[in-house]
Amino acid sequence: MPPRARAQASWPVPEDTFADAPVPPPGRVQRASSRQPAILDEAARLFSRQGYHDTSIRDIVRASGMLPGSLYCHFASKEDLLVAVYEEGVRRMLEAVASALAGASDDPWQRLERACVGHLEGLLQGTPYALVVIRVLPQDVPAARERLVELRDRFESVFANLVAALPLAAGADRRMLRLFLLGGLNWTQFWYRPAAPTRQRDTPAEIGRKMVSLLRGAP
Amino acid sequence: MPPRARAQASWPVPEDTFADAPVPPPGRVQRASSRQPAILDEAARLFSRQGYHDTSIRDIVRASGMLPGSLYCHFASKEDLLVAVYEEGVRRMLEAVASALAGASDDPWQRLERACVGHLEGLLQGTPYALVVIRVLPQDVPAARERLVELRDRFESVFANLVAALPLAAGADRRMLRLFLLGGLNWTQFWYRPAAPTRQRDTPAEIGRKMVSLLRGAP
Amino acid sequence: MPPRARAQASWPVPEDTFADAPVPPPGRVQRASSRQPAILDEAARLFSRQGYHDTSIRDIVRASGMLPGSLYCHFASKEDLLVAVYEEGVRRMLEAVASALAGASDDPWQRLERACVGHLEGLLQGTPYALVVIRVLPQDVPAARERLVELRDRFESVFANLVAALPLAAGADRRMLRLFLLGGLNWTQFWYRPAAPTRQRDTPAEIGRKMVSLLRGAP
Amino acid sequence: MPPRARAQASWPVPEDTFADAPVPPPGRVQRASSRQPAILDEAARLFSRQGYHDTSIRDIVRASGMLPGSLYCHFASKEDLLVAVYEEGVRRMLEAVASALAGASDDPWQRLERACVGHLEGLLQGTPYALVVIRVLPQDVPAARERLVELRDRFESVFANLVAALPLAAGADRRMLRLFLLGGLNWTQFWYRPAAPTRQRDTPAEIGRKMVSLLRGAP
DNA sequence: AATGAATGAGAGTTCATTCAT
DNA sequence: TATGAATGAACTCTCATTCAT
Repeated sequence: MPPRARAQASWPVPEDTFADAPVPPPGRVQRASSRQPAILDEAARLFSRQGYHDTSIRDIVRASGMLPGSLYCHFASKEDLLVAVYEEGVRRMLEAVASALAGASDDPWQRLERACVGHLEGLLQGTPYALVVIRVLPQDVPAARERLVELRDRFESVFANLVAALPLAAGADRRMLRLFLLGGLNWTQFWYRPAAPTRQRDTPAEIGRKMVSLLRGAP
Repeated sequence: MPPRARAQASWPVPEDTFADAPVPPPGRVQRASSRQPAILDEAARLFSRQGYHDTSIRDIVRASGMLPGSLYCHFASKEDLLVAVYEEGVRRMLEAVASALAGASDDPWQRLERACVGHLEGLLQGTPYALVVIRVLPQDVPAARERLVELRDRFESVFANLVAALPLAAGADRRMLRLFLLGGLNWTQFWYRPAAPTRQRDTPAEIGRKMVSLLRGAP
Repeated sequence: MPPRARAQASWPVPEDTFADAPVPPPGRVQRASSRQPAILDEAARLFSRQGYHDTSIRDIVRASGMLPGSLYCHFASKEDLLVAVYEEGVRRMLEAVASALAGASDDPWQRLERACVGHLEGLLQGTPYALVVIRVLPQDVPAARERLVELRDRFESVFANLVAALPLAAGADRRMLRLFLLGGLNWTQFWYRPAAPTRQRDTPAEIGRKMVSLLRGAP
Repeated sequence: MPPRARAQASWPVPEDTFADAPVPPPGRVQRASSRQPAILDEAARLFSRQGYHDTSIRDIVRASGMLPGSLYCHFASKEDLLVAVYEEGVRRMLEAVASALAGASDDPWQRLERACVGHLEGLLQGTPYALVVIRVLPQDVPAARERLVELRDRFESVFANLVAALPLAAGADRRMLRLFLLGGLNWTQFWYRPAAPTRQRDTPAEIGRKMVSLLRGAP
């Protein structure tokens, strides 16, 4: 991050949005003949559908035609596997938001809206990885809790930056706004159902726009 | 609920708030010598702390000095036990909101705020029962999912009524507002930490007021 | 143990032999219909033959027609099962020595010889319980090591008392004599093979007599 | 061993001590770049500390930075590895006794004492190889039992010769004396703890001297 | 209402070993 | 000589549940 003059800005300039959450490298090196990615994919799929506890190692490897023990060539434990899925999930979520922000204007509200739309689209329509991050709560897996919390925080810091940039009245509780917004966004997984494709209401994009608009208080 | 004239009201009058969610009777009859309440209490305590899957029947009965098999004199299955805790949890949540609304003015925003404050106080400071309803997701227990969803809906309908009463612009998406609000409220369990008692910020009451105020858009 | 005058005795009187190792009560209460004793017997049999690590829970319960999980109604873990076998083994060893000493003269060397004979007979010809105590070394099962060592010590203290009673020259290293003797006795398990019954040589009794006689140095 | 005149000797002359146990060649040829010795060392270290069953192939190769499969370039199986350690252990034990006997007088009791001291010093203070031979029992590894027994016997035959040379009364049970002595010596591993260096009691040398002196019955 | 024993299925994990590269 | 992936079997243990007493 090159040091630049931004004295005049009353809020952090857009480029700082990901200051605390750099998109991590693409993760584990993938050796050509490894079935590791397949395992990871299947784990993400099942964790997002059935949760962590209702998914067994045997379930996960079945899709690859492997045996339970073989999983341990790639992951030291079921918890480590979850962490790996989480890592990939956060990576994709950050990517989704980043690409939603690409080419956005400098208007903070519009940037926030784009980020929310990007996030929701990734969450509700994208790969299961992102869903795992929202659905499997750190407290559900005590042994991995700290690592999961850290990963979640890395994602949330993006929104902290976006909210910090909003032109709010002095004394506004930006932290509460952020927590409220993220709660609303993340809770969608529990009620969102893909609607008929022609319907314009309640697409992830529409949900994101409406939530930001509710916070903005604009007519 | 007797039908009454309310023609002039542009939104449902307060008395209808609980139209779809009558406060249920105090639940199962308590026999003097029964250890059933103790079991229920312990289950609520553990489910709210460790979640459903990490709590075993053994854990639950241990507090009563019973043996695992004995639980089945009171509940047909672990799922039924969860449902019973859920029922009691919803009952208490409804009660908390009802008593928060008692003596409230007719102002819909103020009523909504009071309900949110009551809900959050019950959730974050009250008995573990309410926490179970928010923390244990219906999808975590497929076999009981429908019953749990129904119980949750019964509670949410209160907020549906309160939101329906808000004087919003025509065309406002009241459903989205409700889902957003409930998401924000329920998500608090994941980040709320009891603060130092003297601190005014971030008490459940303060959180509730701020969230409603953010939605209201009023300064 | 009533306080008695024994001022004149130059060594502890026989009654003190078990001072530090009272025969423990018969152990766990046996409920009529329980298969627990059968499990314990089978565990002792297999541990003494195959050792601890080469004996699986499945092996043990198979003899009772039970399933592996059922064992855990009676013992919390495989290690606890071993400790229970150990306890019974030590109990029987103490009993064997005690009954060998019953009616013995007051001559310390004769008493020691009788104890050795009793011990060896119990070890080499008796139930497998005693053999487990000698064969399964505490260090083989780190998680149970301390408890096993304590049980062994309880048994060895009997010999400490018997050795303490020997009329040895001043300055004799009684501790070394005891450790040497116990080493010799316990090592028999590794070379002893039941001989033809008519043969007088190398019965456990003969082995015990010879070892004590070697130590005594008398012709 | 060339036949030589020893008609006058009433017991085998010292030169025959190793008659049945020639010091074997230094074992496997060491190729310069081979990691085989490192594997063997680590195996000896771990087997002597944790026993055979609690030591995994993974544990052993870890020290060399290798992977489990690589071990099989050097040893056909875990049991073969144990046998190799045993072989080296016996070789070192024989060497220790041989060098203890070098320059000894012809007095059979003194020779026995020297051998015991040499054996105990090798066992309790030396490399882990010797300890493995004593600690890992042949019966612990059924598949390798016969080979292990044979190696042990090779070592014990040295003591058989030394005992055969003792000037004992006619009819003395030399076999029992030998078994007793070896039991006492080998059992030390279970109770010996390195003492403070200044203390003269209970050094391996002192233990060896005392045990032999106990058997000798001399004042 | 409660017990204690047992079930039966399945959990996560370990481990010696194999083998194509 | 060494690797990395995979095997296959076995491991100890957990758990919700049943049932005769």
